[in-house]
Amino acid sequence: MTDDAMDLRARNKQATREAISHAALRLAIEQGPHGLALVRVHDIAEAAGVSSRTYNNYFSSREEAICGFQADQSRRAGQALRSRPADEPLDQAVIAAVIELYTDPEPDKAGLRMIMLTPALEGEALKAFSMAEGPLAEAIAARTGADPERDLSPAVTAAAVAAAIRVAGRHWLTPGTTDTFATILRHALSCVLPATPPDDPAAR
Amino acid sequence: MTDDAMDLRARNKQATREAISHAALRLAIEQGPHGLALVRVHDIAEAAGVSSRTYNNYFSSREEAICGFQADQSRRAGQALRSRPADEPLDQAVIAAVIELYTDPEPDKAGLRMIMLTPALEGEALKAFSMAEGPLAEAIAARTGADPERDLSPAVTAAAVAAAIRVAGRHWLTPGTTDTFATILRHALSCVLPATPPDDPAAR
DNA sequence: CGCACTAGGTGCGTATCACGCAAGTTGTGG
DNA sequence: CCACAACTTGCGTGATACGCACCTAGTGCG
Repeated sequence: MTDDAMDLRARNKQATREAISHAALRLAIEQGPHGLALVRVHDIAEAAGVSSRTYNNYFSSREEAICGFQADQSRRAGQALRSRPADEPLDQAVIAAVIELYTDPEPDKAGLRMIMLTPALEGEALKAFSMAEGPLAEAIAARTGADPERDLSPAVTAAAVAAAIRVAGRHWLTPGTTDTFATILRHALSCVLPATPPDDPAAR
Repeated sequence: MTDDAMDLRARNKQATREAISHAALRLAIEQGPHGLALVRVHDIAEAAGVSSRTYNNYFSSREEAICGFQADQSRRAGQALRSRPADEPLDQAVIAAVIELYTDPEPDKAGLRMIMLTPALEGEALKAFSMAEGPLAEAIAARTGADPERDLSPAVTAAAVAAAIRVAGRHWLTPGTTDTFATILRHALSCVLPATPPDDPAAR
């Protein structure tokens, strides 16, 4: 579904992007959060099997490359919500969609830890998670029938959901946490989602 | 309150920081979102009356300098909430605090527009707004009596509030918007705060 | 089946940039 | 008035991002 329906070119492009991003994250993990500066662009490109110049065609900074995977995943949030049954209440649909998206393969803790807990990556990490907001907002609006141009609630809810996912991730990485990521996600999301009142008077 | 209680050094330091940040934002606005690359570090330093090297002692990138003001303001969010009367319901207190913080001086639209709508600044802008999360979460926890280590809700709520502010800002900048920023903020925040209808029996 | 077209990859050159280092300058405390 | 600590600054350096021009591979058409 993701790599079908694309011509060879687009497929290769996506593959290269993932190769670079994957290599960047792997090298970053190897060096640890402190030696991030030691990960040279040249190394990333080499590990990914492309030239340094090509690397720069895909990402305009080390940080962006390292967080590329998260960004790609966030972009799928809208689609995940749309694939939920239409008669499901918004909050349940969002929770189910998010949990499916973020636990289908349980996230790589080392990678997440690197992305979320490295100060130098903070900006890009936030950017990566916030990439879910646009698509999510559209999907939410489509579901509630609200007009995104006039009603703030879809955008705000989407942003809140993205924020909740982020906080949940941070909590999941906290040493001593035993709960499943899914459990934590459910908790976090329930803090920001209107607790299923049959119909939401979002109009005004 | 903010510049008293600091010794001369700290005061000068803050002043320098603001001078640099202010100069950076001003120059960025002058060049517009497209010519951001034309704003050289040297220019910023010169406009702020410091050396390029000193500039780098305060900010490690042009982007960070430009968003410095927003970041500083975000840091005050926790304090703003704490200064609300203790018997005020959480949602009202948060709304009042945020509105006061973000409308005491009505934000400079040009500056906000530069910060929020320039792609190259996206990461730093998110970082700037997210700086409210930590202090806000603590203030919320202090108010609800929740233990931030065990309960996600303070952190999630804080993050959601920050996100709502961000979305509200974006909406306020949308051409054709006539509402006050305060009004928009109120709307956005009410989407993510547990609505406190006239009386709410339990705090959970 | 081969060709023109276009998107993507690569090498090179360059303008910046971030930061370590060490010396000079200005507050602070005794 | 002095010794200490914090802050500023100029210099030198390794690394980076990106424009430009050329080359390669995938695509669509006759």
